[in-house]
Amino acid sequence: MSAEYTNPLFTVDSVLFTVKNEQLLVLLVKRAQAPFIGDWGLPGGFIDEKIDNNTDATARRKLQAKTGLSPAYLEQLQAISGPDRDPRGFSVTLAYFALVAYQDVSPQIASVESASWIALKDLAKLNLAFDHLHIIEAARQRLQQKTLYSMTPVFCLPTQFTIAQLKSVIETIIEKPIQRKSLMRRIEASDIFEISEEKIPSGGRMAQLYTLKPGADLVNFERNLSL
Amino acid sequence: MSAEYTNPLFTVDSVLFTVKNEQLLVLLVKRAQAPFIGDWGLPGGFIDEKIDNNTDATARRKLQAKTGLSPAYLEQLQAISGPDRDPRGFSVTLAYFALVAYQDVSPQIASVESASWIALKDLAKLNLAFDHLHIIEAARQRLQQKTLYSMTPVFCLPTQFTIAQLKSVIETIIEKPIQRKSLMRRIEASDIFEISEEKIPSGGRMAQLYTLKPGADLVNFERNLSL
DNA sequence: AGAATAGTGTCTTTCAGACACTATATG
DNA sequence: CATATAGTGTCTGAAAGACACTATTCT
Repeated sequence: MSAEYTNPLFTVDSVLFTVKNEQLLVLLVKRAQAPFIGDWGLPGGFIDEKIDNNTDATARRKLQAKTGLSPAYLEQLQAISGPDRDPRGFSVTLAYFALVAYQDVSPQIASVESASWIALKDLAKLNLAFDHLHIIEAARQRLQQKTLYSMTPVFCLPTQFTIAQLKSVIETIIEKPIQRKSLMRRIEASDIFEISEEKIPSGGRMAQLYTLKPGADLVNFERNLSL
Repeated sequence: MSAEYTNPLFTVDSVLFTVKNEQLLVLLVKRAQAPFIGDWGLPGGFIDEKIDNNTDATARRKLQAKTGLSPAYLEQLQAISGPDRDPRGFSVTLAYFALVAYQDVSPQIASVESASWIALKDLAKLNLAFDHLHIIEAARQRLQQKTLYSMTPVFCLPTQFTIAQLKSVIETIIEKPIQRKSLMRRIEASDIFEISEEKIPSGGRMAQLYTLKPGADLVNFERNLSL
């Protein structure tokens, strides 16, 4: 039992989503190093043991480098491993799944030419590094599932947002219309939102702005929205 | 960007649960090597790149070594990482969460004196290696949550089982009684079970045995049982 | 006024909880 | 027979879906 095992290559990659114009977008970077030089891939890399206290910190650090900020939402998705997914040898990737408001990141992205928002429906056209397409698909399913029983999608919006905006983001994610009324009921029941002082124009009656209560944790509803 | 990063120590550990006599049990092994020699810990270890095609295979191989069989249910739980959790240095553990029927494993366990089923309520008395207590707690919460919206607990039972047995396992996991009727409705609605030809005595009327339909996938209900 | 969007009232539908009732086994 | 457990019938309650209705803003 004293055999020396070689450690696998270990990397952390993140699937950062946002929603813009009824489109689900994912952040991709153009790879500057081998393997898969020049292909698009997920932002990520190796742990830096001097800086990162754990893999969450690695994910945040790598995302910050590309977007200028730490994502509003971050959770572990899944580890993927195998002898053939990286030409350099057996590798393990810990995939994260993250959300930000498009507005928060947009200027920064525009200035980093190696990073870009790509609509999920356009992914098929691209050649993605490793099994990153597969990871993105897994992340999308997780996001969709979570959207059915939680308010997770708020993290795709700025701190102040209207019901209509939240409704639109939810509908984009689950690809199905929902009832305004159902959303209002959940907002009320969750008790994690505050009515802001402001209202904003909307084309008709002024729309109430909401914010997340400071320090409020997301709640899980015990019923799903129906798909 | 050409810095050489040191890879962290990478291990795979599993939280194998079963239910016996209205008690939730977890499989622990007495550690034969440093660190934490002599303490109880989760079964697990390093990837063997020659044998394991991925980390799932590592988890299964390590569990097989201790129980003689591959668990009926296995899913990734979570990766835990940090510079201080292992005295040997920065480490990452990929934790799995698994289920088996007590009857399937029991004889094998008894013969391996280094492995033992421990009731969850007795864990506090033990000194567990690493942050394994914390991992077990996370696994228990995941199992509890899954039990509210799926039939996952069947994997704690032999292939043939009665409604009463399943009900009892569920109640043990969520620590709350449920209605026989609710369970029956879910069994019917899920459409993943078959009525066996056999019935078994129960103290009163004979109880119908059920089995999982071959190749049936677990379904998620869109409503939770209430806690 | 008319159009557009915000927000509410309320009926229907679905499914879990409660619990009594029937069915079938044993002694 | 009594008792015990299996299994069903059915009412209630909670929350989502549907959708019409009111409210407010702009042109």
